[in-house]
Amino acid sequence: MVPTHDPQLLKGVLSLLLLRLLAERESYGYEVVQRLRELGLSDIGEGSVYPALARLEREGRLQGRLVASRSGPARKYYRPTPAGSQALSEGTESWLSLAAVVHPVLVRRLPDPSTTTEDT
Amino acid sequence: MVPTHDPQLLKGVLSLLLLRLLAERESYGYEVVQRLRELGLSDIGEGSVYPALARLEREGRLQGRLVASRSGPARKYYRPTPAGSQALSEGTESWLSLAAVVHPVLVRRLPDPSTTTEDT
DNA sequence: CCGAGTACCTGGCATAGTCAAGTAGCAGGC
DNA sequence: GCCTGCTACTTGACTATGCCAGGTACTCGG
Repeated sequence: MVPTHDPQLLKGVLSLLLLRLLAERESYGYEVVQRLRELGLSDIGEGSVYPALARLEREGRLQGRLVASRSGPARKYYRPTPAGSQALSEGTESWLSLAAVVHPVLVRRLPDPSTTTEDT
Repeated sequence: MVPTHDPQLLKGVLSLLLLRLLAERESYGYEVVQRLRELGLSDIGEGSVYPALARLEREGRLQGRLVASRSGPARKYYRPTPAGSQALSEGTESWLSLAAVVHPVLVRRLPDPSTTTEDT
């Protein structure tokens, strides 16, 4: 399987997923990458996640804290701030309403031009 | 209703919608904007659509032709090329599989921290 | 000491939607 | 004839964000 993954489609959705996953359970970046992969986003990379986490923290939507680890460098655990929770619910609404528009359009049957436009 | 529209969420989806709408029925840019608005994408602007159409044509996914109009300047009607149809079905698949990951995550119930993590 | 796994960060790049402004054809009112 | 407004398309500059490549650094086993 090579194809199916248009980077553009992830735009905006990634931060939403991060907020969501971290609302469900506090995690650190490296682990978040693994959780995303388990969800099916197999080709997500650290280079996408770390910057996104940093940005969300910078914007005050996530709060991070360092925790020493015995199996490597310190981990930076994140959880949403109140602003983050609000961003999550607003973003979720945005996504759902967009999907509610897009989905039906994409799945409705295409009129077959060869059978329907004989009169054009 | 003011808020709900994160521009980033549209990334990639817009071209998909364009390909789809034009596969259903040949249109020109101005009309496509109206069709998108009718679908519910009320704050889509011409400045988003025209460049997207131009890009799709440049990439060989749309073919355009000029048609004179009696109510203004010539209209440029677009329809998908074979490459465009293929892009449409691949893109649709991408979108559906992304949505299949994102949707369940976003709608599953959030564990309420105040009732579940009293021991933290 | 070295390699591998864990863990994080950064700079530079490419993509694509948005805004604002401009160009132009056409119709109706005055 | 001119002005206004709608139709219709184009473009440049800006911005947001995901991605790639590379770098740092800690721990452990050999």
